[in-house]
Amino acid sequence: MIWCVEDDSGIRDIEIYTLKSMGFEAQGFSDGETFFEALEKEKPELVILDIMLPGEDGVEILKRLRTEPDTYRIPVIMATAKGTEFDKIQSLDLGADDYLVKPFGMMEMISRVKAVLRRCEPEPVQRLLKADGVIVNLDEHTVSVDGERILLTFKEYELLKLFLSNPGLVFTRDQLMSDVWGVDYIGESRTVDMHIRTLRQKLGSYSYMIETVRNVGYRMEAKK
Amino acid sequence: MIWCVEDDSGIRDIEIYTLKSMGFEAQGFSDGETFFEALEKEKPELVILDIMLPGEDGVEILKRLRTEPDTYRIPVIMATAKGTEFDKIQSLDLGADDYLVKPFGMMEMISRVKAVLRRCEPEPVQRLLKADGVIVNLDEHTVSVDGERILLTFKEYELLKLFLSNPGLVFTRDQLMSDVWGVDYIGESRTVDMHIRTLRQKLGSYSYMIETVRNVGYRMEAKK
DNA sequence: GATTCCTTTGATTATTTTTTCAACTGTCTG
DNA sequence: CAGACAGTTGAAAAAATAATCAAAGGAATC
Repeated sequence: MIWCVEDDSGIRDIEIYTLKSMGFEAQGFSDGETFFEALEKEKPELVILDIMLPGEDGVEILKRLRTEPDTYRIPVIMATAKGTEFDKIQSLDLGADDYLVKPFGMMEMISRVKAVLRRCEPEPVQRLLKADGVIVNLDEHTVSVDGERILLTFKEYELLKLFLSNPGLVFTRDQLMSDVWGVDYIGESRTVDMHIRTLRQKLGSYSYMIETVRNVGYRMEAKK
Repeated sequence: MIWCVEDDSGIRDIEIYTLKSMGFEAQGFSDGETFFEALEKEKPELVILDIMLPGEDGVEILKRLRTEPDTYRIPVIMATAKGTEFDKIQSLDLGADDYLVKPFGMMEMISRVKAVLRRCEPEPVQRLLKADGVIVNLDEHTVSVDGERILLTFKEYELLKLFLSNPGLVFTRDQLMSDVWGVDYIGESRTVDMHIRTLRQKLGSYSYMIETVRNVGYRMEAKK
């Protein structure tokens, strides 16, 4: 969610409109008071902050944001008609992430928003496998179905991981055996079937994802 | 270390001089070739990149930086006399972090450098690790549960710290061993179990936070 | 140097997962 | 439609893994 604090409703509307049309969620505020009020409930991903505002001005708001521990990491892009070097330096040194000089093009605004967000997002660390409503988090070793955590045993987890890593591919029982149990494992009777069954049960409404290929083995098919 | 790629030696020298006088380490390059050569040996904290360069131009260099896995996270500020919205958008969308239009003031440059670096530096190490009613104070080296101080042994404390620093992630016994005991420690895996047990006991009603992941290891559940 | 507390370890118990076996169901084929 | 084959189901045995306990070995402290 991106928040624009701007007293000129014309400009504000254009900003919101452009952000939304570029796929961002956006919301506008006309002054610091309503802005801080909303901040109690929710934190935006980024704030575009006009400097010239009635009441508390943008620089004041920025200072306040940077003082509070809850908000000091929120990225802020300042926007103003004052384009002197001093104005820019002041804002940037107070902790703004970027600075837009009015009149600025909407596409420049978008590019700067993207640039700041890009730099702010942490390196992706979580390795995930997804298909339909099923998500496997390899780092947490957890599995969720439609957002609900489900508990899998080790073998079930390994099977699911194998299937999700190779969507669409058929695996014979022997292949599943050697991949999940290890190449030199000796075991015959319906062990794989058994685990497929329990896995299907736990996947609930997504049990259809594990398809039986008669005479061959099993396969994971992601719909949607 | 900040690197400036700029063919005009006059401008380059001023940039370097200003950066150094502001306490940064700085180094200049007159073209892409020497720049990439130096990049083999060392990685800069930030690059100020002129667009108009002999040979490979700044945009090309930026593209190349963003393609290589070794360099794609290096912050880049573009600098150029071309100040049209298109130029800015192009650079920013290619992955630049900021854009300076020549002639730019040296203090603006410093402010933008600071702003970009500020945003790039990782979150300060949290000196207070919290989860549910458990609080670890790294400065005091104390742990409290529901406000009550509890006494942990060294290994217990290190374990808890590791878990709280990585909420949700699973750790195998081997990982716990190498992280808490040291990489080259050789010992039975029962040792870890034992410390997990004592730690759980001391966490009292929060013992559930340390989850056993059968066949894998342990994990601290990231609640709240 | 004695004492205390922390750490480690082996043995034992408890718990969960995995495997097995047999019966069952469905599908395909002649 | 019967028979054979392949997959599914259910329960119970077997195996694997983790938790617990008690006791020995170490490190730090006084």
